[in-house]
Amino acid sequence: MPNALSNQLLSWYADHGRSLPWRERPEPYAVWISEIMAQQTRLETVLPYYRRWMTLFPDIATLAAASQQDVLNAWEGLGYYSRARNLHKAAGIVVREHGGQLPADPTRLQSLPGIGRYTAGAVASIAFGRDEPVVDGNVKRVYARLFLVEEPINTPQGEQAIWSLAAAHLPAGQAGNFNQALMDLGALVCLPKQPDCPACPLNAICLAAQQGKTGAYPRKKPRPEVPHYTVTAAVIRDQHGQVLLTQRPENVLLGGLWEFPGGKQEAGETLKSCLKREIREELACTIDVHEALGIFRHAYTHFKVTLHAFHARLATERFELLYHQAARWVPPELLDEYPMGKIDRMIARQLQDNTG
DNA sequence: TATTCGTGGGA
DNA sequence: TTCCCAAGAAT
Repeated sequence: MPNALSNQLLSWYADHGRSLPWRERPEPYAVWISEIMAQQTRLETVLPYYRRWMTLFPDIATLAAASQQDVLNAWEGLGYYSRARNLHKAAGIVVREHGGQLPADPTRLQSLPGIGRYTAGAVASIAFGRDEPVVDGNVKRVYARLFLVEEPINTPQGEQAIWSLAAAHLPAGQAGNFNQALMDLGALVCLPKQPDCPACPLNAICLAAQQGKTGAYPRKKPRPEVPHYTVTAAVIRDQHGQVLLTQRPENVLLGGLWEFPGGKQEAGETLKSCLKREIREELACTIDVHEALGIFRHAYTHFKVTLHAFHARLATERFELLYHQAARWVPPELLDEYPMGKIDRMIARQLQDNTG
């Protein structure tokens, strides 16, 4: 049903909505890719990746036929790499089980890997014109302020409250535009820190704005402190100057990406004894640890790392993969072909700078 | 249900 | 510098 809220919002959206590549002609594949990339990621960050991706993998069949290596390379830097792995898997399922066409039904969409309640609603409403609500960070913030939602939005109770509000205010027949309008409003006007209430089309009906309480909403349960780990990594070279890269398992942090092997320092260990132990545990071999290559700091979502990288050589003839999926001796100039997380990419770059 | 999963930009 | 947090999903 149309209502005051949706009328104001849709009218604002017609004038102020962002122009985005997948909005020109919202085809299911384009909308799907944009939604997966945009999970926990700002659109300004997404845009260059999205353009490159659509060039590399212009349709579902091309994506399904690509190698995981190519897919992860295209995703490198975006983070949350299970999104890329699941996207690749889902493309295969769509080709094999859905005749190559993304299903329109939100329940079927949600059965695909990487598509949850939000993304199913987004694709169904934006690409297929279904009357389905969405709830993302923007929607949570907007509704929490409009109606003074007291439950913290990062709890199941708070999320449920927002989903109910989103469903209740959805205008029939215009869900796609309404959902995108809500998200644009959250991203452009109803900002977390300094909302621009005078510019907001919902100012007149917003309880938080009327009561001067936008700073207190949405309520949030505080997150626990993040630990800080000291980590080591080995840049192991052979007699040809190639370096040993190892590929991390699936379904772990940075799953499927390549790295310089190593790991967390334990109590009472020196950096070098830590590195020798980690290499023994992961590769069943002994290394000679040489000079330090550098110190790299990086902050993940739930912990921080200071990584000490060392040059090293194998002291034993062979090694064995006790943790990783694969290992490869790689000439430094070819390191770019292997998808890596940020911190290992920093090591690789320094290596290439040193080499030449 | 709580935790785990990246990275970059802005305050 | 540090903290927040952004078109969430999976386990």
